[in-house]
Amino acid sequence: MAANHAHRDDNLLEDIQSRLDSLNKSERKVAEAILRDPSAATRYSIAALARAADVSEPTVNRFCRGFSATGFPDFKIRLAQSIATGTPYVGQNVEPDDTVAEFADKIMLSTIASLDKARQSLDPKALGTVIDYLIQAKQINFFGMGGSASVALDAQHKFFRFNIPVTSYDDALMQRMVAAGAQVGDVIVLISYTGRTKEAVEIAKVARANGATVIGITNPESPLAECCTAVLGVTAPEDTEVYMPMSSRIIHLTVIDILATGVTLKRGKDFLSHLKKIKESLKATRYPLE
Amino acid sequence: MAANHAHRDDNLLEDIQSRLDSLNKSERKVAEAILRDPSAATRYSIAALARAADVSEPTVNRFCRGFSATGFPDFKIRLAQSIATGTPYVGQNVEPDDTVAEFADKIMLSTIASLDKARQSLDPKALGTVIDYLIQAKQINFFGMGGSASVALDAQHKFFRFNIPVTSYDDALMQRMVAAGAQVGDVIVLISYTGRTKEAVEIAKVARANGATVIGITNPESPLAECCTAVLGVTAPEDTEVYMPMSSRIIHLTVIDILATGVTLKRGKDFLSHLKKIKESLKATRYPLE
DNA sequence: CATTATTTTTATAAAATTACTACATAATGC
DNA sequence: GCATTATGTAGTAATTTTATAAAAATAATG
Repeated sequence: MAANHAHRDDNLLEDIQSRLDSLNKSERKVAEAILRDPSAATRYSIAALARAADVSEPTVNRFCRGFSATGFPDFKIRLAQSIATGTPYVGQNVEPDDTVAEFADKIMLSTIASLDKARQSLDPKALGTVIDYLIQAKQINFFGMGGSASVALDAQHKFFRFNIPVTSYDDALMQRMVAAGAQVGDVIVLISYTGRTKEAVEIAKVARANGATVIGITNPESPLAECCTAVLGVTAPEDTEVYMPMSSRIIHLTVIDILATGVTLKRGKDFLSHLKKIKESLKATRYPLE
Repeated sequence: MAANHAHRDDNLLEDIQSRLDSLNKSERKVAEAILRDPSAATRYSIAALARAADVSEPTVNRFCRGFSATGFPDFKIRLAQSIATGTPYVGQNVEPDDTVAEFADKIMLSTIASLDKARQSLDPKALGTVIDYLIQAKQINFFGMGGSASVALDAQHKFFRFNIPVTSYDDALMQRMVAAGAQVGDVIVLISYTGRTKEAVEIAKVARANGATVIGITNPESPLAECCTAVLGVTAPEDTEVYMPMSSRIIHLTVIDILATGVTLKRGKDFLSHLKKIKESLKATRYPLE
């Protein structure tokens, strides 16, 4: 797997800004020259920047080293990244007087950020285990309540293509009934944001008591996680910000995507033709691509 | 809007990826060496990269010029920006013999990439218009079929909190009935991946004929888009890769998030207390945070 | 308070690294 | 086999870095 790009919140530009006061005369001149037009600075040579700041070249070099760069070229690279990262909204919350463009961008970026976080924290081993369970399943049931109902529905829709009996339920009563009638070989996937919904925990216990495999897509540190056969942990960020939508649904959906893909891959080629057939059968209902 | 730097969607990395086939032997070696570890490439000197790609230095230089850089240093800067822009390894498809960790990562990254693409292409003006329509709505109906059913359901769940009559339907018959009975002041949001589902197009026409506002969250170049009052365009990436899940659902969900947030913001403070009450009322059904 | 010692800051110039150009050779296609 | 394109070699130009010296600032002493 390709090595990961580590830096994310490098923000060199912000760094320069904040350290402006603690710099000496010449170095401040350099800082000011850079801040005056940061993207132009990335195109300058050390000589050009020295001229623009009215200092000598080694001063610029020392300045760069001061910001823990190995030298001027390295500094320029970091500066370029800092500018491109220049999405100042990461981590910023939606404010009541944001313009549409602003809050749309903030929501998009925070969604992206939480997906990236999930990417790093998801345990491939647990994923593998869950995929194995799903392949062996005689029947799969996706349970989600409230905001997770749509995730369960989506999962049903995706797994329906696999020719396995699959259902999804969004009300506790039906879930409890299915759990009560579950057997060895059945898989129940519980999708819950907090993992602290009482009903969900009880349903998980009932299902396990009957020998069913219970998989939780939920907060790993939660009562629900403790009574599952296997858990796919999606750490829930705090739900404090009123205006910020919860991005957990989206992470859950992506986890479903991964599971579905895993099942497809493990099932092998002959199964692929089955998938293609389904795709074909849908074409009749559509306008042609012109 | 905060002085956002002319976000030229340079995406050099994507460029390199896509032009991989049209390169000659040596230049492809360079491209592959860069794609193998792009962030490392930003730290290389031209000599180091030449060695890594097993070609000569001028070849690297020519390669850089081929991507309209003035030279190697300029190329490195652009590469650094492209990496920081947060569109990491795109275009890497899931292969049948990927490990779980590998394909999980690929799916996550491609989802992130398509979200970022959507971020850049979404039209804030259209968003604003749609938000205004939603605020004025007497009733909102979310229609989604097949894979979009879960998105519609999610939207219903979100907008339910706004105290507006809101419904969602996933079967064409019910949708058609609602459309037939629609009135001026009603808003119908049609969610469709391709925008070429015959049923959806007809339903849109019926609803508009009755004076309802029809909003499409769909492919902007589609029959459906043409008969809507307002369109939020989400350009659909090709559905050619068998193993790659469609990320459009996730983009659609995020668009719903943005719309819901927009409605909340425009509704103002007094409305906020209403939202808080709903959140409170949910706590009783949960285990405490210990 | 002036003067000198010490430290810090800054610049000059030389050394080293890095990138580029011109040209030659090899490979490819007609 | 000739024309064209592709690639590499070697030398040159450029840029950056280091070493070192001068200047400025600060502190210390008479």
